[in-house]
Amino acid sequence: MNSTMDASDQTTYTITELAKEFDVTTRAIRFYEDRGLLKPARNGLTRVYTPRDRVHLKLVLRGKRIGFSLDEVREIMDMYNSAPGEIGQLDYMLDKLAERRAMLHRQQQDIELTLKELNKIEVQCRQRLAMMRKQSPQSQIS
Amino acid sequence: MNSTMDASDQTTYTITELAKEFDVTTRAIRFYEDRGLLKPARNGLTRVYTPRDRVHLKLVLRGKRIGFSLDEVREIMDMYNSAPGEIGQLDYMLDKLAERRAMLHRQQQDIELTLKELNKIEVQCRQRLAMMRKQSPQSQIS
DNA sequence: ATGATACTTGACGTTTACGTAAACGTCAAC
DNA sequence: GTTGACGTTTACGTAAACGTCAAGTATCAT
Repeated sequence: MNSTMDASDQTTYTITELAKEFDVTTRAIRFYEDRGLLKPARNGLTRVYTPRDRVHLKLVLRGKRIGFSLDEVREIMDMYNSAPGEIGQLDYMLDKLAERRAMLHRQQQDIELTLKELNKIEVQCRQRLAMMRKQSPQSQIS
Repeated sequence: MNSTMDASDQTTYTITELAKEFDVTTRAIRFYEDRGLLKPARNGLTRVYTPRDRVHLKLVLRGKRIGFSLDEVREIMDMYNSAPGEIGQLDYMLDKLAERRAMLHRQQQDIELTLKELNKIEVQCRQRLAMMRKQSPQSQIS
């Protein structure tokens, strides 16, 4: 009655398994479902997660880490799964994609700048540490 | 009585000038001050911002764009400005710096992955658009 | 059949980051 | 002298993303 190893790929996960694997609470996972980001099957009342659901959760968490709101994450995931019939929809989608890309590029620059500054700070730190350790070789001063 | 051009660098800014330049509300700027991220001088009651204050605001907004909370931004800015006397403090600071860097590196990976997926989605979009425009050369179908 | 354990659905509480409205001061322009 | 633009504080409101009970259901071992 286990789940993570089952010969073929009829693997399924319980909510707590996923929670542990990705280090989030079950509350959070249920919340994502509430917001339309996950649609696990049910065995009676109990939620049953497929590998596909697992990937979806992964995408949600990745999106979160780079600052997307849950609504934005859902928007992106919807893009993936939708086959919109209209040309207008596709144009709109391309616009949205361009937006997102611009955001992400700016974020990359922000991160690079921040990393550089963190490096500067670290250098200063290490210099002070070296100085202090010279002046008082045993331990801390004050 | 202007502010942005003044021969030497005795430049100062009003709150609305900064608000316009960085496209945030004055409310937000005051809020950052409330949380200890800005300390503008005062002319009577009115806030007066130096170029240094402007840089601080810039850092706050950059930090926000990459997902830092205001408290985290302040922590980083405090690192820059503090000359902590104790070795323990410096060690702690180096730990924090390592943490931040790890976070940012992971974020960079997340962004790259997301960009790749956005590209995939875009390719699909364009293929569909091309197909639809062939099938019905005039405009949209339904 | 009886806990123990895991899962479920509400429902209210909390934190963060502001928005919004009230109520007032100040100074230049008309 | 009042109107309007800009500034101030104080205070309450709000959206997002969960946390935290409470109370019930299902299953499994003893």
